[in-house]
Amino acid sequence: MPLDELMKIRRAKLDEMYKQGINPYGERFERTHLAREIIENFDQLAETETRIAGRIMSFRTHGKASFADLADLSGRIQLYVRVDQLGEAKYEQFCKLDIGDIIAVRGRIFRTRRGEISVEVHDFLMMAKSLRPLPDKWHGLKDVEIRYRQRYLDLIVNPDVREVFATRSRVIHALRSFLLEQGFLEVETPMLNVIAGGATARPFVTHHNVLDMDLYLRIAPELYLKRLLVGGFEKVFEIGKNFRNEGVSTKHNPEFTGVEVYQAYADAADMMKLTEELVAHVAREVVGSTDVQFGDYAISLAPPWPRLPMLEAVKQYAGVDLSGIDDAQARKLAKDQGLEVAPDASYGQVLEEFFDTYVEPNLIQPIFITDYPVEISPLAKRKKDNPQLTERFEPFVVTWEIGNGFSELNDPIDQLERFRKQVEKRESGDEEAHMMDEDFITALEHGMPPAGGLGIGIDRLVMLLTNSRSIRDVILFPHMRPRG
RNA sequence: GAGCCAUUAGCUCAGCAGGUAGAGCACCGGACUUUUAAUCCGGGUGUCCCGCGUUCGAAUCGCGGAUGGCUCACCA
Repeated sequence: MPLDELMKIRRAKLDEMYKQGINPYGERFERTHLAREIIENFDQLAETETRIAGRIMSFRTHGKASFADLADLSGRIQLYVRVDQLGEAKYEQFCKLDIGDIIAVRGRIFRTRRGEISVEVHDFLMMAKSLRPLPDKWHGLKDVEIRYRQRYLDLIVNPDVREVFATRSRVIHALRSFLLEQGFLEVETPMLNVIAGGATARPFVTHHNVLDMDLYLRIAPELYLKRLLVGGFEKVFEIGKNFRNEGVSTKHNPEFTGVEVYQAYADAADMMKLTEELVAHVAREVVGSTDVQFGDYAISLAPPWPRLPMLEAVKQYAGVDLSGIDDAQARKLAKDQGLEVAPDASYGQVLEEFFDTYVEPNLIQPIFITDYPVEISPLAKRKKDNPQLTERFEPFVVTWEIGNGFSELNDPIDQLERFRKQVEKRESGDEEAHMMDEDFITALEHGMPPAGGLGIGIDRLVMLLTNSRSIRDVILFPHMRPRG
């Protein structure tokens, strides 16, 4: 039946309600129980009176007695209605209800002959009339486009989806309380930036009308958080959105949620420890174990995770030793292996290319890759024994990079030099290279304590803990093009 | 941004040697006072994603477009 006809029928029922003096859009209702509470505590609650509310999910009418399923946030419970309890008029009203209507019920808790815990309806009130049909009660909603665009339908009809987002909430809660307990201070820094820094990514541009100036949506909070280290906040973190004007994929949404953590007088090694403890803590709190199943993989998140220097990893997986060579030699090795790199690619970029191609696809169990080349790590402290490399690490699980951390560069002169290199790249067309942030240099010139910093991609962490293959399945309203 | 695939009733899906569209659920009417994917009887149905073309005839074939999915590229 076409949608407009289905809607007409419901509109007619709505009009009928008004005619009978019923308000189809009800008000405050005090519930005594949730569906799940009734089911879990049936032994104590049997034969008592309850007040519940929720959405009607299905009907089974039997003439003078009928059944319906009512769903609230906790789950579903069966309603039982009989004409000799409700009276003819009210019973008729009940039978005219539609799947999707939201009602409040007063009734008696009992168990049916078939053993189903139910509520015998003694009275009910309209909370909201539904004017549109719900998706199929048995098959649910499968059309992914509708699931994302009209997420509320997905949530009504597919209970496991609701569970994923409840888990997401618990992940963020666990993460936040873990950091707070360790004495970190939660802060908020600007999303509207004059300079988009702290990561290599293309930013979104927006415009401030009154000031008549373009602003960037932040790509990372890093440079603000480090200004706070200068200011004397020695342990800070921020949970929030970052915006990157780049491709959309199963692992990338234009806006995504991250946590960044900074700790004065710590270093990369401390942050690795913090990372593995934090992730293990979250897993324990949220799924009850550090063992999680992701697709075909049984993943153990229990610390400690192995540490593997990037050069070692490339030697191990690609069989190529890139240590102690210059840019030209590196490019030649890449060419020999059939890897495509830019004609002016630096040593660090070549190393990264080797890593991405040969190593990354193999990193299933959690591991820290360490010692990233300086050219691709403009904010990280150099290694004492090898200035080509930095004290930087990235945690990997199921082949995904789930974070990034390092010993923070606190030398303003080196930082300025690194920014200049980035600006050169920018001027030669690399839109992802850093912009010059003189104000940040000024901050460093006042003295920033040595510190460890860490960023974790929360969406990917949630994907891991909910066995979700697409980032869109862990973001309530993922980015979509407007419908044609 | 490129390649491949998908789009048919409110939902889930059939139909595709080209002959003008079907099922289940939902919906409407009827029977039924403990059912649970309730059952039984009866009923209605659509811009077959959009446009252009080929053809006597297009849901079906061709071209262009839209949206989505997957893979690749950039990245977290």
